[in-house]
Amino acid sequence: MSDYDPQAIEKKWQRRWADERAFEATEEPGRPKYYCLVMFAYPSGHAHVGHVRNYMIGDVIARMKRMRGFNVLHPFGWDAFGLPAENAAIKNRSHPETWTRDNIAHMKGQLQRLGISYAWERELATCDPAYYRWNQWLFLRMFERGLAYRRRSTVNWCPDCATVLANEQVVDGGCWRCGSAVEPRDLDQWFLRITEYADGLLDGIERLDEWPAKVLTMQRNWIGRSEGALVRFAVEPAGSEGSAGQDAAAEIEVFTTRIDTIFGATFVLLAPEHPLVSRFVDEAPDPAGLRKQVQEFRALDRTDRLTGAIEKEGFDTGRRCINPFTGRPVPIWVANFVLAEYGTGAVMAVPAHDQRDFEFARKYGLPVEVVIQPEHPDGGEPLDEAALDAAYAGPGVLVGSGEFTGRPTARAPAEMARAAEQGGFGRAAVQFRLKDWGVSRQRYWGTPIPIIHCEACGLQPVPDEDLPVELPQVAEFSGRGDSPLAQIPEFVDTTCPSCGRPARRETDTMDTFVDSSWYFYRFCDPTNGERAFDPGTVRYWGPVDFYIGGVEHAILHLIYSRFFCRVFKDLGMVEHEEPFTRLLTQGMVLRDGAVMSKSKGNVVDPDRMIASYGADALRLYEMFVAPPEKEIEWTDSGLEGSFRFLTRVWRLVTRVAPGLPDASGNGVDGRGLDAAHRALRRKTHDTIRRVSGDLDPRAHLNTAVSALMELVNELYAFCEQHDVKLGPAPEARAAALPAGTGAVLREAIEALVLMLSPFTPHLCEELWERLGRTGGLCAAAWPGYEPAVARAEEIVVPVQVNGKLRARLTVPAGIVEQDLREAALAESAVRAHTAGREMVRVVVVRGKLVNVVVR
RNA sequence: GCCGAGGUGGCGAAACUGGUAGACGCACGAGACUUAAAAUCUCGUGACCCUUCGGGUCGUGCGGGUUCGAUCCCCGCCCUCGGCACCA
Repeated sequence: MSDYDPQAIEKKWQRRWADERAFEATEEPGRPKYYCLVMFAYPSGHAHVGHVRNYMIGDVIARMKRMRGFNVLHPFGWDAFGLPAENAAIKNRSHPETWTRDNIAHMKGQLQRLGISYAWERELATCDPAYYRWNQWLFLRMFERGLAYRRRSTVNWCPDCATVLANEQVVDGGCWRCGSAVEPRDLDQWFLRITEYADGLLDGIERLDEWPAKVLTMQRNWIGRSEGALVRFAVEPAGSEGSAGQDAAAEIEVFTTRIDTIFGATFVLLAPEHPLVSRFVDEAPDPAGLRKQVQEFRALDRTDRLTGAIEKEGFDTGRRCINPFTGRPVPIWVANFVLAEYGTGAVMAVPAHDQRDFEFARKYGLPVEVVIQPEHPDGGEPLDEAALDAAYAGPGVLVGSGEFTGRPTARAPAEMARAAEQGGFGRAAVQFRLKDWGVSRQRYWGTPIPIIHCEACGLQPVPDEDLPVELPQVAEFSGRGDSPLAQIPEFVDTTCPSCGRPARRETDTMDTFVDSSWYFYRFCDPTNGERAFDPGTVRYWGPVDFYIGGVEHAILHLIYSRFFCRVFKDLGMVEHEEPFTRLLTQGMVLRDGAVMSKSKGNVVDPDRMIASYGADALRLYEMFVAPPEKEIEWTDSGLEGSFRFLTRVWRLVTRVAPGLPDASGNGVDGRGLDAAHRALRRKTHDTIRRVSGDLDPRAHLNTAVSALMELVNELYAFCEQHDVKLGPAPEARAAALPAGTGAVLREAIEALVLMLSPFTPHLCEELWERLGRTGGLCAAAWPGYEPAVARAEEIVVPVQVNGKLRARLTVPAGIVEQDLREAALAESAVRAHTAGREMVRVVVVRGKLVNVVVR
């Protein structure tokens, strides 16, 4: 039986760390800082072992960096606004704040029982007015700069959550949170002009070389930059068939990435929502009939329209416009597959060279004109519009394209865009998939938008000195769809800050992603009552050196934060361009192949695991089982294995170490030691080398643990060999050991305890204390190693014949090439495989291997 | 379709710069201790074959290539996962 009692040890050290405020961080100019941050938590109720995996990763890094002499900032807080709190309040007839604060208290307890080294005095919650007033402050700065604006728009409406969703929050046409089908709704909404920074956000990706490729790809896709041209087609007046007149007021601007195909644009397509459509319909001979068609298109399921799961359909408006390159009129159609929200909501259709346009043209009998011929080096048949059964979208040479005929498709677009610009009917242009960020939410539990609506003065910002606009107390949550704040006259009714007359407050609250887009700066200066944060403080701590969180935030949170960082930079409050230098997206913890969730009933409660095995075993298991970025399948036996290892460590240290000679300082002197002792020293120093590199910079936490396991195995073998019994009365036994043995053991054991401590801090603090060390591991330095000792004296060199392993040679590490070669050739196994054959060459890689090549 | 990451024992995984494939752990098997069990400690454990210690052949998704030597580099495929997608 082991007397390793994790519960008692953990309680003891958690209390001591709290009493000593061991992880408080204070600025120390001149001392290197390290800002290690795990994405703060949504206080949903209970953390499960999947949630806590990333907190543990952050803790290992933070503790290790602290030991390596860095001034480490490792804070924690709560992303406390949001819908679940409000829904819970409706259900329980309570206040969202009650639910939120209760959950925070519970989860904080869970995290503290894991012994995570947070600077708890910096804890913040976004639902605190002292925090969200700075959301409001920042919103006003953005309003002043035109970065926050209001417009009527069709928004994504989630009927179940009864609120608007940002584009980023619509997943496969459904609500990211509840999955309900999203509906279109026309509302006046607040937007943040993230598109202003689209190019910068895209360019910045190139410099994020410590981010996972996956996340960068996702962001690139999301921003969706595409280069092309805008071209204006002048609309012919109604009923001008055959006449030369043009309606100067009406133009259709299209965006195209293939201006090189414009001579083949045989018609133009408008989205049903395009502003000109209703006008064309009104002016048509049969307005009723066309109007009905438009209605049908607009009524199509929005999800299906966006995912392309519908049949391509359209109708002729009866109007025509002039292709500015050919001067020829082309018909204007309305098509259900043209998206109003991308580009200009209008496209030129080139059926010969775009598959969608091709299908549409064939369906409605519209003309197809080939204007690109592929270059067949072997002289294939030229494309012919009558025989075409699919669009040709590949490269080639322009044909039938006026002055541009003969140009290759690689060069033509730039030239033709220039021609359009010179002609005054177009220009080269870039379009983004990224849209402005809709931040209005018709909800209570969020940051009130600090704007006042005055009939006379229009939109008026709440003066800075009146911030924060606090959330009013609401007696009861009804769950009705409209904004709860709109139903509270005391909140709504106010006076205009400009003219003093009665006015109404904005009743929308902000998307909670606003809260989380800058909290990492607030952690640097969490109690500042004068400003969001002191720029000097952020100059010291920022940017975040190591950011850890789930890949589900790859787009939303991580792109918004990068946006806010740039806004703060433009406000002169930060100096860096990117908020997170290094990003690690940790893998999820699955159970029975599925993500843990209450509804699936497969949740593993960390407190239950702590009760059985202790927090240290839980921590170690989650770090050891796989690299941090991989998802893992929870197994109880794996956790037991980690517990078993800690028991081995405990027994080894408590039964061997007490009474061993002090090996601090430069460690032991290698002289006079026999080979076995020197081998253990080598293992110790080599383990320090490996673990140090695995943790920093590689963050391969799993292999760091396995290296430490090897060291423990070696220590057990050494004790066995040297008759060091792991029984009771360690002091007496230690005293009886030869001095060299004791010193080598102590050096190994101290290194082990130090290096294991970021993973299992409670156990290691206890062992450190029992080793007679004072001051605690928080103050201890990471062990160093001597390369000369870490290097093996003897190495095993594989000997191959024609690349196949035939023998292993144990030779001195410093062996010269000639000796190694001779030793290899002298091996009987080598001779057996080379006998009677011609030796072509012998490859000798110093210290690595010998390969004998024979024919 | 475009972009990205992957594919290694029964399982989770290692192999850091082209150099002994499978470290470390789980599971399993054998032994020691024990009246017994648990715990602990030791040993074994990729597949196939010849077998006497021992040795041989194959083996990192598939097919080629480069190289003395390839899990790693190149070419062509297959599959899995993630993102974007009627984006003009």
